[in-house]
Formats: sequence, C-alpha cells, structure tokens
Amino acid sequence: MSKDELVREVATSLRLLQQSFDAFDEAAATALKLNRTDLRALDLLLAGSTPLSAGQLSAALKLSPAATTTVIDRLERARLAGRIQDPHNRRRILVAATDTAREVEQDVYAPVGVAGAKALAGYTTEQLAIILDFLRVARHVQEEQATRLTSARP
Amino acid sequence: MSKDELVREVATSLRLLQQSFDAFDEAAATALKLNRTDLRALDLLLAGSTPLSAGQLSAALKLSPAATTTVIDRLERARLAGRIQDPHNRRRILVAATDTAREVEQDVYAPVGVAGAKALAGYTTEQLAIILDFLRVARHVQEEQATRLTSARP
DNA sequence: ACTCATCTTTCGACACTCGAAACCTCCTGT
DNA sequence: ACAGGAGGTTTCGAGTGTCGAAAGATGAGT
Repeated sequence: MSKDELVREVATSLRLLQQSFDAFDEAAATALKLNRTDLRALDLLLAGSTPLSAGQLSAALKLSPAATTTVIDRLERARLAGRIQDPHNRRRILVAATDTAREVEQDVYAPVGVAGAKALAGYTTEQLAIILDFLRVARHVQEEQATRLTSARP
Repeated sequence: MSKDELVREVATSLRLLQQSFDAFDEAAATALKLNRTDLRALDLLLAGSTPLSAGQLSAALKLSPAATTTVIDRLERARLAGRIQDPHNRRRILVAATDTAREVEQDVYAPVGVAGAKALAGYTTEQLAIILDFLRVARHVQEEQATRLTSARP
C-alpha cells in the first residue's frame, strides 16, 4: 500500500474508532440505565480520588449549575452518588460516588481494560512507542482544530 | 519506559483522544449553530454521494421516524438540506444536503484533513502500517465490549 | 455589623425525543 | 379492477434534559 493510501486509511480508521467509542458509551449508559450526561458525571466522580463539589462537576461537565443539580439528584436517586456537606465550607456540597457505583464500574470497564491489554500485548515496545506518539499527535491535531472553531467568532 | 507502562499510557492516551474528538464535534456543532444530532445527520448526508430517504436517515441516526422528521425540518430551515420527492416512490422523500452545506463542510473539515495529513507525513510507511493495525484492533475491542454490554440483558 | 461575593437550589420556559395514530402511496391476491 | 394490507412520513401529546434568572444560604472583607 502506498503511503498516501495509508494516510487515508488511517484517517478513516480514526473516524470509525471514534464511532465505536461512541457506541460503547451509548451501550454503557443503557446498561447502567443512565443518560449520557449522568454517565459522564459518574465517570468524573469515579476518576478522581477526592469528591467533587457541585460547582466543579458543573464546570467539568460544561453544564449550567441548574442542570448539574438535577444530574446529582438523578445519581443520588439511583444510589450511585451521594451529597456530603463540605466540612470547610458549608455553602458547598461534595458529591461522591457510592460503593455501588464502584462495583458497577468494575463490571462495565474492567473487561475493557483486560481486553485492551491483551490486544496490546502482541506489540513490541518500539511499536507501542510509535502508537503512543501517534495518539498524542492525533489528540493535538484535534484540539488545535477545536480551538480554531471555537475561537473564530465573527 | 517499560512495556507495561507503555500499555497504560496508550490506554489513557486513547481516552484523551476520545475526549478531544468529542470536544471537536461539540465545537463544530456550535460553529454551525446546530445540535449534535443535526450535525450527525448532516455528516451522513454529506458523506454519501446519493441522497438518503427519511427512513434511511432515521435508521442511520438510530432515531425514531418522528424525531427524524424534526431533524430534517431543522436542517431545512437552516438551508442546509432539502426534501425531494423520490421519483420512483411517492411515499418516500429524499433528503439532500444543499450547496451551502457543502461549503460550510469545507470550511470546517478541510483544515482537519490538511493538518492530519501534515501530522502523518513524518511517519514511515512501516510506522503507518503499525498505526493502522492498531486502530483496527482498538476498534475491534471497543465493538466487542459494546456488544458484550448490549447483549447482556437479564 | 454590613455588604458583597460565592455556591447551590428552585422555578418557569424551551428544545429534543419518543410512541401511537393518522395519512398517503404502493403492492398483492382475487 | 379493486380491496386490503404493508411501507413510509408526518402529526400529536407527553416525558426528559437543559437553560437563565432569581432566591436562599454561607463566607469574607471592611
């Protein structure tokens, strides 16, 4: 295959990969009976080691404070997160994932890690280094293009 | 860096890449004053060489026929798509992207292609082959995991 | 103390999606 | 021919998620 062809194939493969990510997220949300927003919020809560305040969650989700309140409400009702008063600042509340959420997360994401690791095991370290470099470059390009679009405000 | 470390780095880089894709899509939608669904629909209309019927669009978007009607309404109102009677079947309508849509698409996506090609130019064909292989493997893993989640229905 | 800023919640409105029913149009069997 | 059903899109009413603005509560500075 020529280099030009390869470049094109990489581009389309990237698009397809993106779609598969999307499909997986959709499947995960359905499996957990959550909407995409609530799943994103739960991921954020599970990712960090310390609980997030409602405001931090709002910023991270790029959602209005009002909407964030209802996100927390829904997660709380599903017993996946809980509100805690911030001991240092009683205006704030902290939102923490529950143990149930952690278990559920394991069920959903652990197999992905296993399958991913297995799939990567076949590559040499040199190859992995190339892949890693590519992933970072690709991300950089995407972010550059995203800022180009957001900063162009005529 | 050890191989294990590399594998972990690749995993997190993939997550970040996914997020950057999402950010770009969001930026593109905002730039075009469309919601994400309408943008997806427009992408589909622009991707194929022939117009899509409302039903095909509905299936491709995984949206109800009712919702698809309003998607088409919105795109039509924005002068980005138009309804055409199917000459062979008067029950159906075909939805086609307008020239305006094509121009707008160029503005948004052409620079991405250029930047992407430039970024990939530095790799050798061997490296590109590895990257391409990886992308396909990654997609396969994601799809497998997605089906695992969707098929598990107790 | 008072005032202003910070943080979350409540409220009313709007946008997107869905299922069900309606409406045309095509196809099939008689 | 044509009656009846299947295919394709739209309309309607309801449900859910999001927002901006205002309210409520607490903190910080003067």
